[in-house]
Amino acid sequence: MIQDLKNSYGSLFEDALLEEINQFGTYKDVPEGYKLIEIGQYIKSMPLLISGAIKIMRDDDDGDELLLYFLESGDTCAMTLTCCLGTTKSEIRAISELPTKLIMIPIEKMEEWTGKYKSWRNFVFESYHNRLMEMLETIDSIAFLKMDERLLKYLRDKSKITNDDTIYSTHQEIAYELHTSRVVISRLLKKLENQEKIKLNRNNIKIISL
Amino acid sequence: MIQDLKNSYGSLFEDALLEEINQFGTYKDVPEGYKLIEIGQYIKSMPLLISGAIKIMRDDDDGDELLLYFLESGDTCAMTLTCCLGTTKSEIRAISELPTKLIMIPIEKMEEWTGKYKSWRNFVFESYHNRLMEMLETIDSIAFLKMDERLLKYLRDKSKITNDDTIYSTHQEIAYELHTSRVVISRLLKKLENQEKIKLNRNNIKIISL
DNA sequence: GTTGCATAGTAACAAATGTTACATAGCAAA
DNA sequence: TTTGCTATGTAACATTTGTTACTATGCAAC
Repeated sequence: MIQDLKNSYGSLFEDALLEEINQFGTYKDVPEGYKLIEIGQYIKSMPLLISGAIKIMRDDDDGDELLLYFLESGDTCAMTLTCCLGTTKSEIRAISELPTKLIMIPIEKMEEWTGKYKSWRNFVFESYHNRLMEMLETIDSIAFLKMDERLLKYLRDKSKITNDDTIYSTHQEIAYELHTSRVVISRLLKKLENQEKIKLNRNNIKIISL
Repeated sequence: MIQDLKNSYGSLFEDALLEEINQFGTYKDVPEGYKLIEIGQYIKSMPLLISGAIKIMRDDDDGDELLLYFLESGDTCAMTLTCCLGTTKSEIRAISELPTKLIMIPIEKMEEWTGKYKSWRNFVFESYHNRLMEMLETIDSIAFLKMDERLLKYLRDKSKITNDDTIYSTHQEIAYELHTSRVVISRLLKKLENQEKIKLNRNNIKIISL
């Protein structure tokens, strides 16, 4: 564990802090598609991503859902940070998008380190910053882009996150993440295929050039 | 100044910090409609709201715009906090919605106090938290609500912020904030008037019951 | 192979939103 | 009062997105 930790966070944190993380954190290794946090669930610890990727989804009461953003190595969940104050119930759902390694930090430590380590404080601030910027980007997409542009952006982002030019998703899954219907996605994907930007297969989409 | 400061932040900050804020902050009193921050502008100080309200807008390159949220007394601008790291260019536009009093804090101090005062640290964390939650609410609105529901929510929020059941905006202004067209807003407002929920006048909208 | 199920394709239509164009109304300055 | 400008009302139409319903296809279990 200490080696993984050093690789991902060694340049960010001082040795004493790395030591504490190693001591108090819990190493976790989850497969793809593992549900890490559910909406309304209470949060007891915050995740530090070592490798893999996590998909953060927003759901509302009527079963509507929407992809907010992805977390990658070196990220942490700002929504979790946020839960250390006030309400501790999660507003989001977190699902691993890839096999993922992470370290869970008890929230008391998060509080303690904030006073103790400047590098930790900066890390937390920077995480908030990054998450706010991702939220802004999400807002830009849903407010300013048409569905075909959002789909294109989705395919690009997904390919980048998984580091694979084939995207293993069904049209229905994409529809859920973009909060639209399967028929709409099929329609737009077919248009992209006709433009020879992608190649459609059962259960996957091969990107030719986006 | 010190009295205003105590009224708004006295319960939040210890005396020593209040003292420093008083010493290093610059008191600012702006009229309604004053542009505090423009997109792309560099940020040199962060605002602490004493009274009034500030509208935070997102713009994109094509002249599209969208209301993100309002700041009120006791709030600060997380987007500004965020600018103390990395890029210091503003991603948003801030305009006073009411006559507004605020204290501008030089960003070096913000950094310094973060290490020095636990109450300041908590304030900053809580601000980030609140802003993330507002962004989530904005995303919910644009992703899950139809335009008529968004308009209703807009009227309610605006009335609450200004503490006035008459909203002094033109249809065009509302259209900009909701990122749609004037005709669409006129249409929906007229529908609300027919339902006797509002009364339309030139340059203002009187809320009857929402 | 045949069956069954999940996935994808597509047409036809419905609803929501956006656009254009023009008419009307309110208000203030000349 | 007339003029001019801004704001609002409204029709007609275009586009985008969503829905329903049905077909076709791929794949695996039998």
